[in-house]
Amino acid sequence: MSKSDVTMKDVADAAGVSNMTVSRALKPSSPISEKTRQHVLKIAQEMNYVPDQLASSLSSKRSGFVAVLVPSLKNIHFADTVQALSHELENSELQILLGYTEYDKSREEKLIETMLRRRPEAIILSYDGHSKRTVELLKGIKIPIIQIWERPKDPILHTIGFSNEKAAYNLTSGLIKKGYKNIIFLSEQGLKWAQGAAKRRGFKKAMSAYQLDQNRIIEVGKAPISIADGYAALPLIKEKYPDTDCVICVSDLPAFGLLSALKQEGLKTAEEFGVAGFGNFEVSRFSSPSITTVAVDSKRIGEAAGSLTSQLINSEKKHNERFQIDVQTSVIFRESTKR
Amino acid sequence: MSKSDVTMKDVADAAGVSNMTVSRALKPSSPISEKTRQHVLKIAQEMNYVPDQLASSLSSKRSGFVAVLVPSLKNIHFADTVQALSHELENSELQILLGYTEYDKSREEKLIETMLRRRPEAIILSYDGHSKRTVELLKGIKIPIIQIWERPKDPILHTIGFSNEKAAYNLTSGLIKKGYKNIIFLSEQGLKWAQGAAKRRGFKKAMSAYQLDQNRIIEVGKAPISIADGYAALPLIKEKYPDTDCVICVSDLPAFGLLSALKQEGLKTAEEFGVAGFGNFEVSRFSSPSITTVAVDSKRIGEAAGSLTSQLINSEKKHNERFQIDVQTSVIFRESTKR
DNA sequence: TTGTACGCGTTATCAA
DNA sequence: TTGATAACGCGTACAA
Repeated sequence: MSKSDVTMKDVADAAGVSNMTVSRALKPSSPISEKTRQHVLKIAQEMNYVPDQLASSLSSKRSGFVAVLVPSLKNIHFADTVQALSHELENSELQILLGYTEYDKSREEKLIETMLRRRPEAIILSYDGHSKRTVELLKGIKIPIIQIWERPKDPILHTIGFSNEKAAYNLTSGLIKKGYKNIIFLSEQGLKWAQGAAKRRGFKKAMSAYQLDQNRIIEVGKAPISIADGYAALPLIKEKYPDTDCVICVSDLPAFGLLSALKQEGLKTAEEFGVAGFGNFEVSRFSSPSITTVAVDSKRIGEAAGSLTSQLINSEKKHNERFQIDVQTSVIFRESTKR
Repeated sequence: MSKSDVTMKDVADAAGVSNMTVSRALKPSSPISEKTRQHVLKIAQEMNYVPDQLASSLSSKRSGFVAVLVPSLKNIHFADTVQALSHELENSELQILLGYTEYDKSREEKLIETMLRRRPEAIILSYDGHSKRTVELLKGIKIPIIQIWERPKDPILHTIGFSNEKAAYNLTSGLIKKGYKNIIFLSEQGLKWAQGAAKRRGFKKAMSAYQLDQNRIIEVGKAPISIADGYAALPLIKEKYPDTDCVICVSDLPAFGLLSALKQEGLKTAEEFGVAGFGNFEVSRFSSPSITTVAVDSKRIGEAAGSLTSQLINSEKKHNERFQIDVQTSVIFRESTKR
C-alpha cells in the first residue's frame, strides 16, 4: 500500500507501552506524562512510523476532509480562492478534496456523490446553478454547506460571495453615465452558466433603466470564453451592431482579445469605442489601454469560507444559524473607457 | 459525520441478504446473479446509501488517492497539468490529493508527510529541487513516484517533463542568431527555484557559447514573478545595463509587464529592444507586440503522468522499470523580437 | 452464487 | 496516567 508497514502496534511494542499510549503521545492535548510521550515519540520517529489516517478517520468519525468544488482551476480567481481556502483550513488540520465541475451540472452531481464517500466534514461549492438532484442530495446532508462566489437567491445553507447581477448593473450604469449609449454585452453562448447569466441580467436591467436597448447581446464560444473568443468577436459585432460605441465583456480575457483585434484594425478606442471587462485580471492593469473592469476579491472569498468552515466544524459557531456573507465588488474605470 | 448513517449492514438487512452480497452488488465485476444485484442496488438507492470509502480503503488496502504536489495553482500551466491529470485518473477511479508547495521546500516536506498518512497509491510532484529529507522520505517509499515538469538529473524514480536549461539555451541562441548581442536575463531573486535556475543556466551556456557576456542577469521579486515585476524591472535594466538590446524573461508574465513599461516610455521595441518570455501564456499571442516565447505542453505532461500512474497502479507496467518521458518544447518567435 | 468469520489500524470508553 | 476491549464499516478468504 504505502511506505513502511509500521503500525501503531509495532511502535507500542517497541516502546513497551500499549496501543492507546502511543495514540495519546501523538495527540497534542491528551492525558499522558511528558516523559512517556517523549519516549514514545522518539521510538516512533526512529521506526519511521506514519500514522494511518484512514484508520484514524474510521474510528474517530472525523475524515479531516473538506470537499471543494469549483468550475475550473484555469481561472486565476478560483485558483486564488482555493489557495486561500486551503491556507485557512491548514490551521484546523483540514485537507481539501478538490473537484472541477467544468461548468457541467451533471459532472458536478457525480463529483459530489464521489466525494461524499470520503465523508467530508463540510462542502464548499461555487454556485453556478445546480441540478435538481444535486440540491436534493445536499439538502439531505448534515454537514455544513457553503455556496461561494455568486450568492444564490435560494441558498442551501450558508453563502459567501456577491451578486454578479448587481456588479454588472453598476458597471453598465457607470458606462452609461459616461455617455456611452449603443452598448453591447459580449458573453458565452447560452444561459447555462449562472454567473454569466446573472451578469447579463444586470446589464439588461441597467440598460432598460436608462431607456436604452437591452437586447444588444452577442454570444461567442462556450464558457469560460477567453482571449481568442474576444478577438473573434469583432467581425460579429461590426456586422450585427455597426453603431456600437461600447462593449461590456463577461470577463477581462475576451475584453483583452477584443482590444487586440481593434488595434489590428486600427480603430480608435476609448472615446469612440469603449471596452470593459469583468474580474480585474492582472493583465487588465497593464494592457494598453488598461481595461475598465469589476474587481472581485477572490482571495477574500476563500479566506472567509475557510474561516467559517473551521469555526463550524470546531463548533465555535452554532450549527442552526445560516450565514450569509457579502463580499464587496468595485468598478474600476480605466483607459479603455476613458471619455 | 456525514449524510445518512445508513451502512452496508442496513442495506443488507433491508434486502434480506448478507453484507458481502451488498458489497458485491456494488462492485461491477463480481460473482453475483444479476437478479440479486438489481434487487440490492434498488434498495441501496431507496435508502440513500453512500458507501464509506474510508472503511473500504482500510479493508482493501487501497486508498484510491494519488498525491499531487505543484508549486502553485496560480500558474495556469500547473492548473492545466493538474486538470489533465485529474481527468486521466478519473478513469481508474483515482482521486487527487492536491498540495501547493508555494515554492517552499520545507513546506513541501511537511505536505508530503501529511499526505502520506492518507496512504496515496502514487506521488506525483513537480520537480523544483527537494530538501534532503524529502528525498530520503520518498526513496523509502514503495509506491510509484513521478517527478514532473523539470526532469532532474538524478531522478527518484520516474520522470515526465523537459529540460528548462535546454529550452532556455534554444531560445537564447535563437535570439543571438537574430543579431541580438547585449542580452540580459530577467528572473526572480535567488536560485532556490530550480526551474528558474535551470533557465538561467541555459541562458549562460548559450551566451558563452557565442562569446557573449553571460553575467548579464537582473533579479526582481520572489518566484513566481509576474507582470508587475516585469514592469518594475525597466528602470533597473536601464541603470545597470543601458546598452541592452534584448531581455529574456523567466516567464511571459514579466515579459508582458516589461513591454508595457517600454510602451509607456515610448521606446521602440523589437528591432532596437527585443523581449522574450517563457511558457507561451495566452496573453503572449494577443499582446501587441506578440511575445516570443517557449511553448511547453503542460496538458500533455498531466496526461502522460496520469496515464503512467494508472498503468503502474493497475500493474499494467512493471514496477521495477524506471520511466523517463521527455515532453518536447518549442521556441516561438513573434513580433517582440522581430528583426 | 452466497454466506461466515475475521482483520484492516486506529480511537472511544471504561476500568484500574 | 495507563491499559484492555470493543467498535468504526467494509473487504478478503474461505467454506458452503
